[in-house]
Amino acid sequence: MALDRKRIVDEAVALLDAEGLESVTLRKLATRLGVQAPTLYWHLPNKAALITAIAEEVLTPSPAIPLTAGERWQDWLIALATRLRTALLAHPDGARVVSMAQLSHNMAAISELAMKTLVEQGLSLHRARLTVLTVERFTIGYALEEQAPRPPAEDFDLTAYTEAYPTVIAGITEYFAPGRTPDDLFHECVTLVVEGPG
Amino acid sequence: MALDRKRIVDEAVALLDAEGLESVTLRKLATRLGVQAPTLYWHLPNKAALITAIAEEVLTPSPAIPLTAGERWQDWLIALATRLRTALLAHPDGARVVSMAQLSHNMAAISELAMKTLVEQGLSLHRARLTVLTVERFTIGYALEEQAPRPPAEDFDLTAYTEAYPTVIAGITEYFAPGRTPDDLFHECVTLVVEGPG
DNA sequence: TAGAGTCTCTAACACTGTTAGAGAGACGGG
DNA sequence: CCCGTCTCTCTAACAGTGTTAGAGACTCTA
Repeated sequence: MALDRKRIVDEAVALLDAEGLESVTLRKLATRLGVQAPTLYWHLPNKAALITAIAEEVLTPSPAIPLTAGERWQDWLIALATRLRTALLAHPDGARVVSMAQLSHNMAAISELAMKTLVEQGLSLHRARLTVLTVERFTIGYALEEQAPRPPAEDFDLTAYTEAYPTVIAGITEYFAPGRTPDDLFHECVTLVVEGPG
Repeated sequence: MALDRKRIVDEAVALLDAEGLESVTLRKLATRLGVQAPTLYWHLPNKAALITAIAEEVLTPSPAIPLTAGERWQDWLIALATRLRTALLAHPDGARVVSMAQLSHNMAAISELAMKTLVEQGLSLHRARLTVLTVERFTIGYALEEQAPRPPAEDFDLTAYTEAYPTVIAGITEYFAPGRTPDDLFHECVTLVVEGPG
């Protein structure tokens, strides 16, 4: 099969999914493509471009669904942020990849759609920018921390932690005790951002 | 001078400030300390521990100032987030360092103080957790993007960008036109998170 | 048939984090 | 005093990284 940019990026995403970002190396990627590492430089200027291309791929399945008639822009924006988070969490280190990308067009397209939609719904340009910027950066920061490597469970001293940060621990246990999920937590947080405290 | 953990971390921060995160390498750090690279392994288990230690250093100047009598918790929380952002921006790649840190005690201490303060001000544990989590992740995501490497200005086609994402560009120019600063933008965004839309 | 692309190769460079293991130097006990 | 142990630093090396130079095939065109 011919080696072109699309096939390289697809295989890079597959490698990311299989082994995580730190295993996305030019040599491993080349091996998967049945090729030698320097060959990739004919198709890509450098590794940063590859990362950006992967980021675009990560963001594409998050479809830019427009506002439907009668829908509140708040609900629409929350759904958009939820789809964005889902896309980021769909790949290992997905949030880190997107945050490393330099100038993602898909991300810009999301911003454009969101701001345009909010302005059409009557928000001032100023307010639309604040809202979209806040929601986007919050969502990426949120997913980034969700995907952060958890400390090895054995050297995590829960009792010491509970003693030092009792309110934090109490808050976590209180939240998840009734069977709530991480998805619920994100939904509540992003609602807080978009709607404000009720 | 004796080589101990504190001196290593201090020098690592100095190296970070001077040359950025990608130059914080064990060999460069060792050279600055007048020592060979493997020596560092007597004081640190691995590089991730060094990064975490740097993150703690980055976060220490962000002092945990308690709520003063009569102060609204909203204003106090906004000020806390502002100090956090300032601490992150005070070093190159500061936000990335903190987001890479595994289990930062200083960050946990900030969370504890914030949640405790909000609960003392009458918020439910549930609401305090949502609010603190949202503000923290937003602030880190925000600073992370602020410190992201800007694309080289020459291959950034503004006219094409304006055509593709007109509302985004309009929003940016509208915002900064009256002499507003990035600090103003953050303040407005974090206010939106904490206070909600007015 | 000659030449100009297009694409892939080998070989190498300058790095990286990390480990094994040797060796100085101080310290305390017999 | 000497000897072993502990503390700290060293050299040497490994396996891997992104990246470049430059040599070859192969295909298409004039």
